[in-house]
Amino acid sequence: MLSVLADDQQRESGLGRPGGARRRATIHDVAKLAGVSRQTVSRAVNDKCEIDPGTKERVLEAARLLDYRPSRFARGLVRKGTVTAGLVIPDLMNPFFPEVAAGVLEAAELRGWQVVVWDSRTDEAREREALDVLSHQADAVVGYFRSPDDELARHLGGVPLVLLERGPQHTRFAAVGIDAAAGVEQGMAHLVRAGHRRIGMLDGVHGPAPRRQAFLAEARRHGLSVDDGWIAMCPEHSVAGGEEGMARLLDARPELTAVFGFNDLIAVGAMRAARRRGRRVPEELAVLGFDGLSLGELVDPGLTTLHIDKRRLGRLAVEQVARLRAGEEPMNGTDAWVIPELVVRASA
Amino acid sequence: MLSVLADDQQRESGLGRPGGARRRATIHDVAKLAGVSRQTVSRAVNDKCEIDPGTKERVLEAARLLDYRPSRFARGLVRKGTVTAGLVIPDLMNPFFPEVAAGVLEAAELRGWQVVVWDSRTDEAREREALDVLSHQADAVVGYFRSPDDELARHLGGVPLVLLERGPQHTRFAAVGIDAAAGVEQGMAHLVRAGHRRIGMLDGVHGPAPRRQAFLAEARRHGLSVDDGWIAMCPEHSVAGGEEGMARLLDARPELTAVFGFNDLIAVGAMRAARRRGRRVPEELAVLGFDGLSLGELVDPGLTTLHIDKRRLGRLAVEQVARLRAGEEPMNGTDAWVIPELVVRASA
DNA sequence: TTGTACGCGTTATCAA
DNA sequence: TTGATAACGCGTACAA
Repeated sequence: MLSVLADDQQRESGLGRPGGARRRATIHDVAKLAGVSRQTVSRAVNDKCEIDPGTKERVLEAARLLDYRPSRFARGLVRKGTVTAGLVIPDLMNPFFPEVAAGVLEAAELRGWQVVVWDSRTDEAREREALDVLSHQADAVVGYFRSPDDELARHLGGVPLVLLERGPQHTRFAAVGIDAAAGVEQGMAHLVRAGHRRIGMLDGVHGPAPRRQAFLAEARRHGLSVDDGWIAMCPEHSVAGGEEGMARLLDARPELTAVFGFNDLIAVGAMRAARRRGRRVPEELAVLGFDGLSLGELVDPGLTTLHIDKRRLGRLAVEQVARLRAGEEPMNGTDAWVIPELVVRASA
Repeated sequence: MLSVLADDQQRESGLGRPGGARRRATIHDVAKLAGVSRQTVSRAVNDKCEIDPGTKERVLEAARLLDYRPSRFARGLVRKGTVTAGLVIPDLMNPFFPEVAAGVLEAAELRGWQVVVWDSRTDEAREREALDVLSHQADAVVGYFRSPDDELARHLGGVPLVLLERGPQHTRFAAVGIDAAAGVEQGMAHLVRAGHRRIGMLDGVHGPAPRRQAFLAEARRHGLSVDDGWIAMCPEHSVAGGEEGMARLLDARPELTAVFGFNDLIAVGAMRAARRRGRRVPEELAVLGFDGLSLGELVDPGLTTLHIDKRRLGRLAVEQVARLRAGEEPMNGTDAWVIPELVVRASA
């Protein structure tokens, strides 16, 4: 008891020190000021009923005076149940990802979870930093990662991870993804149906390989004489990246009549680059996107694209996390896959 | 490799236990299993040097077996310094806000802070819920709020708050904002310079009033015979909302030759609605936006707009939080204001 | 190199 | 209605 008092007096003197940021008040400080026990303070602050209205008011007044706020750590220690998920997003400027994030936030809120967000900017080093932090501060992580499984595991320290847009064959972690093959199939069928035979693709660097592979497979299936030479890499998944890739593709394959974009931003860039070179869209060059951003309705001509339910993707990811946490088997196959849906507008 | 297998098997067997979810392993459990003291476990897990490599390996193996992860609460309790900020965003589908969020995330990361994000969907009830949670789980909150100061304070419980886009005259909290008047002044000058006299405005519901007020003030200053009747409300801050508002405005004021949008999304909606009514943009109707979304470069004609440095807005907000936390006076006036900059494209 | 003992801030249990 | 005491899980002097 005495030692506690001495301790407090020491604190007090530290408090008065001018210029230094002073220590945050604890429940103990409030108790002392109000002349009650810590327990009573706890009751007052947490709105318990077993407390005299008068003392409660006195305690709250003291708390206000000291700017007291309960420590979330001490509270979390004793009250189980606060769940925090980490969300790692590669590019907040691409409207695709905020929409996925919205799905994650929505599902997390429904479960009473919190979400701390990191922007990795498609940088592997930043991915690792994010994991280093989140593995300590979050109960689970979901996000987009380029790093291989082993690298992820190394920075994960056993925290459950749900990968976005990685097929189960490409990772040993739980994942939710997009059925790229189904999407590309619809898209290619649409182009071929319209009479196109000389179809190129604008691939994204560090993008999931399935889209490229599906493109080549579909081209073969339709008997097109299309190979790697018909695929141009875009340096980034943006409109500018699409413009750059398209310029290169048009140089390499001027006979091109249609182009399949890795995503909508790239496709929009392709439209712009094509037009800058004097090619009319869609009359002289058809452009097909992938994502279904609302941006696609706004450009002229409207972008034909494979629409993805991005919010659902986010919600599914949260559901996977929940399964992992419950010790259940994560969803697999089509349950964890979102199927793209062709939306035909004017561009193709 | 072997250890991973063992780990999985352990999970499997734990799964079979009919009792349900078992308690998470603590440092104590690991110590017991490894036959050492908790202290040694701590050293092994935290990579301290004063430990024998052999015992360290044994401890880590035990930790892996039990799927042990240190409690972030217990850790936070003893190791001070983890700062968590709450970020409340009204609409993740509007590209404006992800960009602000990117600025917040960027600045927060630089300081080693984490950010937990909430999507309030411009709903006051959801704002309050967000505050109720964040006031317990975050060390400070920044965000967009429609609720009045008193309401915010009630749900804040003393947590520092930084308001986004509220002038200091409209709140007693710290804030960072946009100099709407300066923006509107540039925009109106541009339109008047181009010969427009019959200028309307598409205002957003629950949007900051300054834009509307500045619009009316500038109209007066330029001697335009423009009043409230020239302002149409958009039911939401989206393209669709802009279309709806524009339709109403054209009904009310068919003689309109230019329109000022509350934001870029609304302006784009206005362009679409105008064209649907057979008005060519910009020849028969000039359209001016506010925000400077990259979307504006993509539409046709390109959107003339008042560009805002959204990332900077986010960074400033974090800086305000830092000042609040340090007990300093928050920035005030122009230091905490972002000034819009006119970007002329084809639409006006 | 390893272990003991204590403190971190809060809530829960039980006794007064 | 109130208060003493014991967890909660972890880090860290300090002692062994």
